[in-house]
Amino acid sequence: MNTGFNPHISVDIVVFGFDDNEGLKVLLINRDKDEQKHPARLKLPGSLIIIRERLSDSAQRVLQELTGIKDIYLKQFAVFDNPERLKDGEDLKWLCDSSGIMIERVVTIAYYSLVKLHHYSETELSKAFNARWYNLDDIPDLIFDHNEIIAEGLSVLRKEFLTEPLCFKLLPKKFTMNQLLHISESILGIELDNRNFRKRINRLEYIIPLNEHQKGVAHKPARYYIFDSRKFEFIKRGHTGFII
Amino acid sequence: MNTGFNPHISVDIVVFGFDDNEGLKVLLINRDKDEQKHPARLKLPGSLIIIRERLSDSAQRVLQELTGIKDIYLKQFAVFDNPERLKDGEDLKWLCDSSGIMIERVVTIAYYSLVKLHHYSETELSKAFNARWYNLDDIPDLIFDHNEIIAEGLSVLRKEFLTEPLCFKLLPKKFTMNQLLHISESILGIELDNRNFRKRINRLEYIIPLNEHQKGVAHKPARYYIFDSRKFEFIKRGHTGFII
DNA sequence: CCAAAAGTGTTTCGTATACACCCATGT
DNA sequence: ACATGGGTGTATACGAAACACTTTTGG
Repeated sequence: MNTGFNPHISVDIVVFGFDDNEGLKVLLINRDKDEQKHPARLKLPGSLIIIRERLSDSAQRVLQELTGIKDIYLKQFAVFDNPERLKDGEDLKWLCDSSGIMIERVVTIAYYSLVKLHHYSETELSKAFNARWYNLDDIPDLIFDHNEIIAEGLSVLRKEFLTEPLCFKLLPKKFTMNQLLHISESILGIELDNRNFRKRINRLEYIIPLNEHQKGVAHKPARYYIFDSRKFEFIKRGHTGFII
Repeated sequence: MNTGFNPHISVDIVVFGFDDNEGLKVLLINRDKDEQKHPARLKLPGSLIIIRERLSDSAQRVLQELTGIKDIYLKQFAVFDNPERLKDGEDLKWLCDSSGIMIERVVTIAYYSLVKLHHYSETELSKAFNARWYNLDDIPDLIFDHNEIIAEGLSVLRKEFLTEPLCFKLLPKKFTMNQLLHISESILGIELDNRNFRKRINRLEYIIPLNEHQKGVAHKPARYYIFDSRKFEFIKRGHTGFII
């Protein structure tokens, strides 16, 4: 039976979102769409690729199908190829059933993706797609090697965060200095000095202060900033090391 | 016909070597082992993987078979998945013939590898395996997308070189300060200040000066240094940015 | 007036950069 | 003696780190 799937290659996507209060989150979906099985089997969004489909197209397709998210930043960061990685008997059976093909060994190409969390409300995702955001330090046991994929994705994100302007993909267009600070702390997993951080950011010509402030907050309203990607691209040539 | 190959997945390896006088080199092999066809069709070492073989094992196997090189540093750095990447009619035919299977679309997992060039003499490689070292800026047209793979590999090497102690895999165990300088210049593609470079390196506790010098050279004999990987591993925790 | 988060300046230290000449050896 | 690459020191400037209080708003 030809289902159009390539039986050897899949993509899995670690979708990161950032919540001001709770830090980094990852989007997980329930393997069993309709049922309230216990324990729930959670997994990363992912799928076998379609024959002759580009991997990045496959990843976009999967995200659209499983979460409604479309047209977002994707970065291929690792390949998981352990021949025993689909060892889990029941989960493997589920995969064969749901894909309609006999699976022997699947090499998966892993992507991470960065989305503006506030664009994707919990209830919407949950209702339509059985998907939910999980705090990074609160991730349950997932099927196959998906916990390992998240760990590696986070590790790569931490590295690339130092040299690429990634945080602006997680923040609203207009963001405050403290949001930028918190996201940096949250990704790097360390505390940063408020004053020194602001000084460093203020030196960056591609992070532009607006004459616009928060409204209706019960404290001094924070100034908004925007990221100028053109200026960034122009300036970063001949640059190594920290970007943020 | 079952040849044991997975018809959808291959590995290709960009083997980098460093020559004191000529800089970075890449190992290419002649597609047609026995013939003296013109024009010669050159390619990266690579192969379809064997069913249930780990990718890194596959890469090691390929290097052993095609170049005699074994047990070396390998880093997976990208995936090439364009469905049209095997477009070249004649090369595709050759691939089908040589692998003994019908090939439709192959996703290749690309590795780079760093070897001590002086361990693999030109004549040995050339005689036994039809393989040769090519200067980076003197690479001919290769089959499929192999030029693109090299370009991407070099780009990733440049980035990772800044944060990982990679150059010691290209240098002899005992190396001189100028060798380290030249390799850095050669990988980064820029000139570095001799005095400032030495000062920086001398601050690194894991690069250890020996009381041993060059012999029989027609100039002031250079001191030898070694890299202490234990010290490096111990020290680098909690460190970002430049390593070399 | 209180709570809550935003925002601000100075000093110290280490590292990056720029730059030009003497040294040790083989032939 | 000369050719060849090896090796050295100082001054300046910039960014990293440490550190505590005032400001603005809503309730």
